Amino acid sequence: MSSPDSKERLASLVRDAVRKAFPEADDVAIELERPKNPAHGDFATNVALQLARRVGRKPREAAEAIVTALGQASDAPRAEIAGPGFINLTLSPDSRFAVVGRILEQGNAFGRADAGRGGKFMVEFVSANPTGPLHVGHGRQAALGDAISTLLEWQGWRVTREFYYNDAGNQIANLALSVQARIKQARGEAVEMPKDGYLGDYIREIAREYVAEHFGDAAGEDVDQIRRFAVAYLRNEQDVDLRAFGVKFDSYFLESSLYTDGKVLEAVMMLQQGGHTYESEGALWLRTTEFGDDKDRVMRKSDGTFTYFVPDVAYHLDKFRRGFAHVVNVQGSDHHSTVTRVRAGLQALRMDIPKGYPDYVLHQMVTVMKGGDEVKISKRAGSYVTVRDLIDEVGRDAVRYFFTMRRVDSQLVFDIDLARSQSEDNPVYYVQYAHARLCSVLREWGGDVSSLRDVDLAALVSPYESALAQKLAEFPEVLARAATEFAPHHLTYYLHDDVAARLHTYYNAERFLVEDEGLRRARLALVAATRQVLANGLAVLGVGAPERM
RNA sequence: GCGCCCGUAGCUCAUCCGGAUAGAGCACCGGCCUUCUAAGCCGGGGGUAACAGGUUCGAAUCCUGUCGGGCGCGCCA
Repeated sequence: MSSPDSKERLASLVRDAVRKAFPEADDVAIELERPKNPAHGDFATNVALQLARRVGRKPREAAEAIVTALGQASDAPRAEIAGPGFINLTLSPDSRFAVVGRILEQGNAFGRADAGRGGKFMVEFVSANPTGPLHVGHGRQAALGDAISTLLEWQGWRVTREFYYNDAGNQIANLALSVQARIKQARGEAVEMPKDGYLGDYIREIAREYVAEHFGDAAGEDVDQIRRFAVAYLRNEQDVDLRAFGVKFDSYFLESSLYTDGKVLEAVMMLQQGGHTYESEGALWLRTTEFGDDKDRVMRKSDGTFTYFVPDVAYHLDKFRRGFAHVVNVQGSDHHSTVTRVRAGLQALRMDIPKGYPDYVLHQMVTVMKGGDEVKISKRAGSYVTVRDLIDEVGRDAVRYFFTMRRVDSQLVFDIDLARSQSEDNPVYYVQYAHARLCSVLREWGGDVSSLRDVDLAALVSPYESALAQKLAEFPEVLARAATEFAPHHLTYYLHDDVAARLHTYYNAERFLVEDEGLRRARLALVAATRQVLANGLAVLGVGAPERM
């Protein structure tokens, strides 16, 4: 009799057994984990340990009862009790390889799930102000935000990728004044750059372009017009970079629209009606301390203008009203102080917006290394390294992979030499090369991959094969986890550490194109399935899966 | 001073909603091999999970404190 061929089927068998053995505890969660040690079977559950105290039995006795009940199912897996009371479950070989057929059947849909049931999910990321080229932090945000978006899509969410930018405010005024100063300097006037002005070379470029187009203002007197020109120029440049990075946004949201549409004033009125505001020292304050902030925040300055946090609240209220009950914002951790502030503001609106709304992914800083030294300067941007610099140096695939390779909350060292190297030290190269080589095997064979779907896999007996097949079976779980935790690094690790590394070992140990027809077709089916999983994983990350290298 | 994140092998990092002997790559040591693409293979040494307490049947994982690193603490965004 064959054992269950999916984790879900197995979980429901275990649940039934627990109910039979302990009817009083039928609500217990069944967790199946993949044991690290292969001697512990294909799956293990600690349900007996969880249950023991509740049912007043020793863990091993509880496990005993569950295993007995489990044995009555017709397709029960082999179950053994181990350690303090773990139940180890071992599948039969045919069910272990069943995943190969499923992968070939589902093709580039393998790994998709429907947890989101078509619900709306917004991922806001990059959101750079148009005051200069995108820097490496924006690069990390772009790679993370896009990968998280795709992961959520693969979980069945309808995702909107949104870019929010500040097109008004002091920084933009400062940008306009910086460009104006460069225009005048180019005319030979002795003008100083504004205090805190932007000093990168790109300001000179914009000044040159402005004068070239000149708009009847070759002298650079019309600051308003300069501002509009500079913003449009830099917005376009950021778009060009994002396109080169393969990232597409569904919507761009302008901060200025919150003012022109009256949404800022509306939010202020709602906050005042909510009863958590007060006036002091000529300013209007929000009592954010009532919602977990460490001090109250000014909403309206004594000069009558609003602080940035008011439009932020108005913006998130707008997201909520647009029907996005699920929102995640990807930002650098240097913005972490806005998290409590925005959430506090949303609570103070008294709109029944959930307390933890919105979610945030805050990533730590990036340092760039080349030739053993830290790179800090880009000529064009002046004080920082740009996304464009990285793409030019190592290519878009490596940039994307490297930025999603680490946990978001650890600082990331971007090693340019490593990213460029064609060696197994380089994880992107390693994974892409594995994919190319599998393509090459299939090319060499020359047959039709779809004919491999129904191949009898009983011929696969080597431990390399079952290890690889088991890893392939984990792909949907890895994707689900990466999506719910907003943590693409689980996927990158899986691709190079689990799949590519095991494949590598297999490749060196066995030949795929053997004489024996049955064995050859079985191995080719496993090869084709592995290629498919690598391709699907890379697609989620937005990284290419080359057929030749 | 206060807040957030981090501290795991010589190096780069996984594991973190508590689970079995803390894993992988690089580097190091010892054997073997010459290819379906040019990623060689197998084995070995290497750990007080920063430190000290606490909770628990069980702690790298949760809590408290100390030390060290990053970031943030404006009527800037």
